[in-house]
Amino acid sequence: MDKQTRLIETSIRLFHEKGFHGTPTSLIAKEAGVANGTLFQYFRSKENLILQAYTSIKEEMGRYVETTQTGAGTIMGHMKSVLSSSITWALDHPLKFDFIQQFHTSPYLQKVEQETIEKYKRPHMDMIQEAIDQKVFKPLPKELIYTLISSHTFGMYQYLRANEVASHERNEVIETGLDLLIKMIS
Amino acid sequence: MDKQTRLIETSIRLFHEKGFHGTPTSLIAKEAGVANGTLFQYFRSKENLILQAYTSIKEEMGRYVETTQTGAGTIMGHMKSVLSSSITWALDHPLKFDFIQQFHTSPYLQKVEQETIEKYKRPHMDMIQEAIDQKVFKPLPKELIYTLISSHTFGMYQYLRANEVASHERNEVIETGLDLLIKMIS
DNA sequence: TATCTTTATGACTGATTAGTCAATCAATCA
DNA sequence: TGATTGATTGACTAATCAGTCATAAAGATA
Repeated sequence: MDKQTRLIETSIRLFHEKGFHGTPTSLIAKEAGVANGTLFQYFRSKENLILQAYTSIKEEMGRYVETTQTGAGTIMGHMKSVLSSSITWALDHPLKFDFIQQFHTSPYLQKVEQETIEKYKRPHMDMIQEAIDQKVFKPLPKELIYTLISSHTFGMYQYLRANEVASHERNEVIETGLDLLIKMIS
Repeated sequence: MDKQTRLIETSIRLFHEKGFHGTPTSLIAKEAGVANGTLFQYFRSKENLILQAYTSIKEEMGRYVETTQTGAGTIMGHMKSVLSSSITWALDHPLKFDFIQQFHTSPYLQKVEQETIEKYKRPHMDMIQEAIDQKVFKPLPKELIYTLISSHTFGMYQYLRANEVASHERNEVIETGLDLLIKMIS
């Protein structure tokens, strides 16, 4: 791992443990095994490091979800596959996923370019639009559907994270949970 | 408003704007109109202030939801009424509700007594248990239902907060959203 | 090897912060 | 009125932190 990646990974872990402002840059540098000043060669400021940690996680997750898509036939199959991948990734990277939540409820969210947020959101919105067009989804406001899907998915993640569930049962819960969701908005 | 309340209300606003660690106690005191040292007469430490802000919001919300219950006949009516009240309260106190979310994703959550968390959760769990017993809800794990209901409710709040919706339409969205939820787990 | 360029270092600084405490003020009551 | 009590004040301190910079190490080039 190069220094930049190491700094990001370390900071994610520490931010999770101690919060953004509770984590000194000096500690991040130390635990990443670089000198204090080196951190500021890779990141203009602490805020910049936090923002880059956020985008790096979003991109990593996005890449994973993309690579697990095998081109399901129906829009519904596609949607289930995407959401299932997302939950799986989140459960395999709980620290990173929790970081995202922490970030989303922090004042740093407002520092992210609107364009960047848009970029991460668009694929989902397009899917929803298509499902509405095909009359697969109820004709509810697109934004409402998006929010409900996100919340529901997050809820399933939270349940699986908080309650020890055997690996094979895990897939069953995901399957069941997604079917409930689909049924709800279809 | 007495000083203690003023300090809590002020801190909630500032924590929302600048985050927990981004808000100095000196600023909280200043904006609450008291001296620096006075804050530490009411709160042992900054952490203690944050924890008290959290519990005070939870109690305030709990009291509101309780007073709006008119003793609906069915368990389903009761549940809808509780959730509807919760969303209404949240929309009327967005700062406080956002504070709760911020707190929930922060490391401070772990400092709250397990007993306290249990106290806030129990009424909801009891309702869910009753609904399962009456075979009104699907026989899914109680914890899963709880998490899905919470997430869904939070999703509706988020949608209504992010999108300008006229007051009368608001109730319609809440009604529709709750019906979707109920249908899903019934 | 000698020279140049890039990367890394960590001591240092100026600014900020949580929490303290001696002094002041306000309220109550004999 | 004068004494007692408790609340309030804000200057102060010891500690911490983000970010800098002069120096050194490592790497590239010829």
